[in-house]
Amino acid sequence: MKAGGWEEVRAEVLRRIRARDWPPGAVIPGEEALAVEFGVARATVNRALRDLAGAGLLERRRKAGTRVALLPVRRATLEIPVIRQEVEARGQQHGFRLLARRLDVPPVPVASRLGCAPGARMVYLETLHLADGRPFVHELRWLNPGVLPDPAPDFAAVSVNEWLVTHVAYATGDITFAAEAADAREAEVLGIAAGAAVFVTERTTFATDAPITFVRLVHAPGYRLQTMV
Amino acid sequence: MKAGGWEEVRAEVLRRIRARDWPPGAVIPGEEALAVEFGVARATVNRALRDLAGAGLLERRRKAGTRVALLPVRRATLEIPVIRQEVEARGQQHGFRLLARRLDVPPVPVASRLGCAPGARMVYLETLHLADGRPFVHELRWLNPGVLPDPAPDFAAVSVNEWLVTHVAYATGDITFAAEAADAREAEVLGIAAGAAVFVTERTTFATDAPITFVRLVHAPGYRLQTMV
DNA sequence: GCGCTTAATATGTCTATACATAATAGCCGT
DNA sequence: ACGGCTATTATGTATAGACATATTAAGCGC
Repeated sequence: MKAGGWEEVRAEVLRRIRARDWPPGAVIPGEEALAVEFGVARATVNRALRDLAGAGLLERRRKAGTRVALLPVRRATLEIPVIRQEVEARGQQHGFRLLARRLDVPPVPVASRLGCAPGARMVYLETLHLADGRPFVHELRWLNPGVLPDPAPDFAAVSVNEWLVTHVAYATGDITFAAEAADAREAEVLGIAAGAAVFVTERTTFATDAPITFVRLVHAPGYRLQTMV
Repeated sequence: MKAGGWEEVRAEVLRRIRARDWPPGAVIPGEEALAVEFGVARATVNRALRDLAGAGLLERRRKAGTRVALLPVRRATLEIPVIRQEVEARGQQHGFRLLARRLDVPPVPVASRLGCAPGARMVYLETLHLADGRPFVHELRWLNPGVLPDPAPDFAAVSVNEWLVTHVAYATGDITFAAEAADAREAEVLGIAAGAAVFVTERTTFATDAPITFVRLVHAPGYRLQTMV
């Protein structure tokens, strides 16, 4: 073991974890010690260990040291592109139709997930995204009117989806994926049989202080979410 | 704008992107210039910009400089725990039953995804995972026999799932998620109606040289994959 | 033994400097 | 104009040294 590069250090540490030289739960040598052993600077070891911690293979705490995770939790990064981009990446042409746009009181589950006052009115938007003219995704969205500028954007020209990611900052959010049976409306809009298995994505996003939006995406059958590790 | 910390630099750069001081597609000032402006070392700016690039908001190329991504691609990190852990995290008790274990020739789609010779035999394993005694996930797996040690592990005692993550190194892999209608066998094993919408995860993993395993996880209805951003 | 304060320690981060590397832009000969 | 070589340049990474911070472990009074 010799010449540097934090990736080499990472590779060697990874090898030792896999080889069980350092079994799960064990505390591994400190950065200083490893730096001496590998003949690199401490910062280089730090970079390597931080990376492995980020991947879920190590757990690090100040003073307590670095230990091998008991059960390695694999972390994969998911890319969440704008829908237009997703369609175009498949070599198809994107289009969309704004089906509804009104001010309304969101149903209780949505209001509670967004943490907004019961009875408060929000912007309701319903969009159907098309790939080569065929239904691709049914988008149902509740939007905090506070984030819209005074001359409100024309969501018939630019999809809400796209307008939001390029114009609104957000701090946190959560996403859930599930398989559901399409209800009557979704089936009709997407042109499929009611009860068919559909892939559903639900996202809630917040700014530091206020809720921004809740969106439910119902994908046409055949949709696959894919990622590499 | 003053005192340091790469997170402060990141926050300010993020603000400028959002405020469109630096519009999408624009090249932003070099690290050196930003370091001077913020009164920090170049390494600190580098850390901040690398982080934003990792989040998909910036695109960086040597010599060409750093530019704001045209369409920001959101990146979320998914945690892929071992099934036992997943069940226990819900406060339920994990159990499993090994339904089948034999040496067999995988069907063509599986063989081609794993890139192994047609006609080559692999270990076929079928497992039903239980949460509090009720069906949770149906696991169907094709495993390269080459990765098993000579006295093969007892997969009736330790689930394949768990044995693999703790004993086998892997280099790359891919994961897909989809919604499907349960077929007859899956429905029977999971105790649900045939045709019900189920959440399906398929994973293929490879070592540097050889394929390791292909696994198909069919989750009982109600399953949700969740992540925070 | 128990609770509080204090010292020790591993990781987290910053700085300044240096060299490596990739990719562009300019130059040059034909 | 064109193709290919070279210089330039922004990012990528490494290093040694320093200080910050979170936590644990030790020490102390009761």
